[in-house]
Amino acid sequence: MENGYQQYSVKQLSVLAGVSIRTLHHYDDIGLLKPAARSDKGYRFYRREELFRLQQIMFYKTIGYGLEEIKEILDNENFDLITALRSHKKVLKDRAVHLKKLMTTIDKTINELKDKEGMITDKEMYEGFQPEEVESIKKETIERWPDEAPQVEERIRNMSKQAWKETKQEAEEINLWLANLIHKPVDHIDVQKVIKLHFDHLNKFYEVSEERYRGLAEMYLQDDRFKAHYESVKPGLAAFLNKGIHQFCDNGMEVA
Amino acid sequence: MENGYQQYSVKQLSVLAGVSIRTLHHYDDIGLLKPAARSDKGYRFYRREELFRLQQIMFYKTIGYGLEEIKEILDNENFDLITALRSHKKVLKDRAVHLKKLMTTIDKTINELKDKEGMITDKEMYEGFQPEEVESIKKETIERWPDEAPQVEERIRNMSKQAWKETKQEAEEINLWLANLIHKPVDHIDVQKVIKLHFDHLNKFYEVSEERYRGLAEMYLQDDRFKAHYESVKPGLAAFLNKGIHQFCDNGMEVA
DNA sequence: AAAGTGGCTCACGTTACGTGAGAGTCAAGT
DNA sequence: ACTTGACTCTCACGTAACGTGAGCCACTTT
Repeated sequence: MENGYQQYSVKQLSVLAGVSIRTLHHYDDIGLLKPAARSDKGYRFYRREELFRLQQIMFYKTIGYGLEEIKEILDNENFDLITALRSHKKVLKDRAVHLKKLMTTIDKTINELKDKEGMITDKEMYEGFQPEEVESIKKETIERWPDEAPQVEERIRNMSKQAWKETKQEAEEINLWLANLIHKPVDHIDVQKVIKLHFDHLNKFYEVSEERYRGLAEMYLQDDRFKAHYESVKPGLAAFLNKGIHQFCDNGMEVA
Repeated sequence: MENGYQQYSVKQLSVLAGVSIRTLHHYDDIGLLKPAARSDKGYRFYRREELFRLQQIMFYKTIGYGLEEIKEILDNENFDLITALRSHKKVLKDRAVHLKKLMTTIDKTINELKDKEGMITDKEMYEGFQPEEVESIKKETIERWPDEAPQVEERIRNMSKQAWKETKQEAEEINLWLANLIHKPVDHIDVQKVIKLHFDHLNKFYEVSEERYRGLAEMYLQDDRFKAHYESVKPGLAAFLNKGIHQFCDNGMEVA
């Protein structure tokens, strides 16, 4: 208030951010975005901090999260703004790449229609429509463990939409939590708790033995794509996760 | 049936396309995607033609259309599959570019948080979140007719979400209809009717005089971006629209 | 016949607002 | 002080696109 920050009414903020006034009311009602202040007549006023939070809400919405999920993420004590922004950027990058796949499907379909048949299979007609996470998990699993592919496919297919969303959110949160705990030793109980979550998370897709989990930890460091993935969330995260996993395995696959 | 095309049950199609069985039932109920056949026990069966239609539905959904809108588009006698696919591709290209804008907003926000203030304005915090059509219309109008900018901004802001969607759909349809009529002379009544729609469409944003409409027609040919836009929908469309507009103006801004 | 998988219709519930209504608030102009 | 225009509040019904569960039938394999 004394620092000269501007404050906004609902009308002003709705124009600034491109959201409706009804949306701002709704977000206040559900505790997702509380105004900085209310006048004695009930007017809502928002300041810079709320602007950052609204931006985060809008990023998470763009990526596909529901409002309740967003609230849980933002209210988590481990939430860190810069880390979250980096994560969003990575997701948007994936999405841009993913759009290429849809465009390829278009090209193939046009060729099919112009040159008449044989240019696209029935299955290829829908390539690119599934969320990029689904496709990337399928692809990576098939590459790494071809034996597991049918199991993974089956599990993914049988997941309800809601279960899938929760799983996706969990993966996101695990990364963020690890990023925020990176300054702690890997045997710290908080770190190990998150590693356990990571382990359980993977087990949703296939059975993960200790041997396989350790192998995965090494792959996080050795495989350029995995390493880039974790480093883009937070520099040093791949090595941190690698050590955390080995520690978890040393503890007998439990939180000591 | 005699041509060897495979047919699919709801389960098979849901797996193939990645949509739920409930969705297929729903689309049948609302007449959006009717099965090719029903058994005497009520089982639904889909063939190749339905696969193409479902693909279209999924493209339009991805782009942001509602189901009722999609139905109207697909059921229109002027609907052409290849033209529609080209149009989708263009929209997806725009979207990929648009994602870059969101990523720029992320970079700016991170800089703001790390270097502390002055790196991003309140307004810039939300750049990239508005639909790309809204932003491109604003941008183009400001570049072409700075005097009109406040008027356009005001009209766009006051449009309801529904009105905006209808306007967006109309722009899309006008392009598709023109593309499908491109083999007709520009003075044909069908062509002129669509030009009238085009004229009325523009008037939703600002007052368009004959002089200005003719100027716009020239710009569609001279401006690389506009020309590329229309050519990507259908080769030759920019010139066709140019001539059609001049003809419309010659007819006193009416359909003769 | 039993089991497993799949199909049908019916219908309530969900998420995130959009929309309209009625009434109060604020600031500028007369 | 009054009027006007823009803005704010709360309340509440309605919407789009399914998700989910239920009860019962259909088909194939053992």
